[in-house]
Amino acid sequence: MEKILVVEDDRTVQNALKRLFAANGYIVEIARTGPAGLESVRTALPAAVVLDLRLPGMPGQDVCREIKNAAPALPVVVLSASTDVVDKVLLLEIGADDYVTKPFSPRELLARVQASMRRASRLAAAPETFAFEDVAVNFTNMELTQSGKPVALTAQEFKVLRFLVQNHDRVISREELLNDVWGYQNYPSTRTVDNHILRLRQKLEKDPSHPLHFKTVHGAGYKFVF
Amino acid sequence: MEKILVVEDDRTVQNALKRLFAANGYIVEIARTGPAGLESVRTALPAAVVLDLRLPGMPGQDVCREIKNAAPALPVVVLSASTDVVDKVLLLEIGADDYVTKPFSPRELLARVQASMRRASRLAAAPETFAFEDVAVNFTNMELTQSGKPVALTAQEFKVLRFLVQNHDRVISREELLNDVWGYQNYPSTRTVDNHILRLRQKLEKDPSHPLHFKTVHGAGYKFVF
DNA sequence: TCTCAATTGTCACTGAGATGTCAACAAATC
DNA sequence: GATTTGTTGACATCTCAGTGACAATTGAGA
Repeated sequence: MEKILVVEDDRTVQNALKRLFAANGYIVEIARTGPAGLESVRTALPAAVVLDLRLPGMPGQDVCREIKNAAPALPVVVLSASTDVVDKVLLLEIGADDYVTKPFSPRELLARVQASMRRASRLAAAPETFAFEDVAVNFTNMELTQSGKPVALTAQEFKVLRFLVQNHDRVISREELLNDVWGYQNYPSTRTVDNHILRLRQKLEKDPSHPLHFKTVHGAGYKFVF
Repeated sequence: MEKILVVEDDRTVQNALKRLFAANGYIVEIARTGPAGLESVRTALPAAVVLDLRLPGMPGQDVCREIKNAAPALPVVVLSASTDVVDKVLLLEIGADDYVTKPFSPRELLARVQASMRRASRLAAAPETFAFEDVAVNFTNMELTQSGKPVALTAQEFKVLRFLVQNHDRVISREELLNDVWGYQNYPSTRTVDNHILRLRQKLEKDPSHPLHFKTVHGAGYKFVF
């Protein structure tokens, strides 16, 4: 049973979030101030944090930085008022994993929190190297060789490959790939996914027009097999 | 006995819905305003909500959001006037599961409410693998083998098979299949269902003309047994 | 048992939608 | 500012779901 820490001073929002997460099988921990939130991160060991940027006393940005400082792998989803300027650079800088603007749809928040937890748990259990056919990948230093010869992949190509490898044999829809590889900040069209698959095929398949590893599942998505 | 909450201020529509659902074996709970509806969600614990978007006082959209806030798994079917712009994005945003435009056919409304309830109850447990006779299916990988040999199914065939498997031993009408497998976006003719059953039989039955698993129930629909 | 209407089985065809592919453009990086 | 990378749009290609026609079957009533 996973625990979610909500750092929020408004009672109404507090209760709404408590109900939302509790109804979906999570244990909810509430903190009303930044320092209390930091304390809870240490003591309650949550699986994710939902953090309101508008907090009395300590600014939410600083709270986020401190959390990421103490637990870099812990996903933090930020709540910001729609009147606030949503500054992607700021979010990146303070280390937030995702954000939702108020008024938010509970489903959306839930989806983003769950997605960020999935990303985090995958990162934790991610193998650092992988090999199939004559290809050897090292995700840590982002190096890939085929028959011993180095092949250059871009950062995005590595991300896609990593996700496919981690979910080998499973059919992945384009939407799932976009959600988990690209995240919610920038959400390109599904055509983009096709292109990245195309490039992986061109670089790694013996015969790109008859792929052995990067399979198309018509009407459903893609599947990596090895 | 399942309970359906109707949030609607117009007496005429109220009574019509009450009769419709009562005649089909449901208990009907009526609320005339948004806040009353929210209260009923908490106290009456309905299995589904039929919500008119045009309500006095609180806008229906907000009511829907609040309901989904309090009970994310509770299916909500929205009624909207035909003059309203039916905005799918809006519906998604407020978390509605389905919608019907006024004037609506009682049968259609009933079908959609029932379909959304079935979806909700099925969300809990959906097995990822299944086996019968010498056939083994994996719905995650979208792979199927018969006597160890792989058999290719299309995405749609997988969907139909999955639904039949999940409802094994039950007679499924063509309408029910169309509602649950095809959804309400595109609603083809019942002939289409026959065709998919035909293809499943041709691919999976030893003798397609004497099916052992995909049974026809004359005058009623189909039934999957194993 | 026979007849007949309704239901279902079956097949080939087709158009909509899904995917592959490339080139041009935009954005990021150096 | 040059180069690399990511994304989009356009177009070609392909797949398959859906349709309609007709045959076969079923079941009710004569």
